[in-house]
Amino acid sequence: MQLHPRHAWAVTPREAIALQQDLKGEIDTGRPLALPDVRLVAGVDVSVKNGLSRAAVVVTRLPDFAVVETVLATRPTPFPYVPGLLSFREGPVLEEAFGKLGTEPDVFIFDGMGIAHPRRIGIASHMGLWLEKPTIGCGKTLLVGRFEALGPEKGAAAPLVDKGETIGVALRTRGRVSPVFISPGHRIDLASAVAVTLAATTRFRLPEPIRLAHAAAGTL
DNA sequence: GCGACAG
DNA sequence: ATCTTGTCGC
Repeated sequence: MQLHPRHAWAVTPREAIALQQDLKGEIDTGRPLALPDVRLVAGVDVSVKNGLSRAAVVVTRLPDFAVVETVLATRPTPFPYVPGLLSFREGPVLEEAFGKLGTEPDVFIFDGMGIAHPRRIGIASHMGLWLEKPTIGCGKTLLVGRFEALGPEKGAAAPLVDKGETIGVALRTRGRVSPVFISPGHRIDLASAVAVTLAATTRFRLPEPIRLAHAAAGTL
C-alpha cells in the first residue's frame, strides 16, 4: 500500500526529539472509526537480537482473524533503545515491511504507545503518518501517565492521565490480568481505539493480530 | 538534583 | 526487547 515517509531516520537523539515536536501537531485523534467499517486489522511487532531487527505485520480479517497477509523485513538495528524515541529504533524496519504490504488494512495495532507518550507521538502515532490510516497503540507497560484502580473483569477501563490530559486508557482485556495501555495513534479517537482493541481480543491479554505478529517476528 | 522510563 | 528456572493452572 501507499506510504508517506516524512523524514529520514538517521538522526541524533536531539534531532529525533525536534522531529517529534514538529510532527505531533499533525496527529489526528478526533476521528471516530465505526466497528462495522473495520474488516481488516493488522498487528505490528518487532523482535530484536544480535544487532538485527525483524518486523512483522500480520493482516487479519474479522471476525475470525483469518490471516490475509503476512509481511516480514529484517535490517540492522539502527538506534539504541531510548524511552520516548522507540520509533527511531523500529521505524526503519517497519517502513520496509509496510512497503511490502499488498493489502490495505482498515486499522493497525502497534506493540507500543500512540499519544500516551511524553510528546504525544509514540510509535503508533508516528507510523500513522507514514500509513495515513487509523493506528492504535497497545502497550504492555506504562511509559507516562497515571490511572486509578479498575475493576477485575474483562472490559474494565480507567482513563490514563498525564499533566491533566487524558492520553489513553488502562484496559483490562482479560479478567484478573494486568491491563494493557490503549491510546490513539493517528486518524482514530480514543473510544474507537478501545472498541477496536476489544473487538480484536479473544481469550488472551493481547489482541490477536499483535499475538500473530509477535509469533511471526520470532526471536531471530 | 532525583526518580521514571513503550520495546 | 532479551536473558533465564521453576512453578501455577487449564
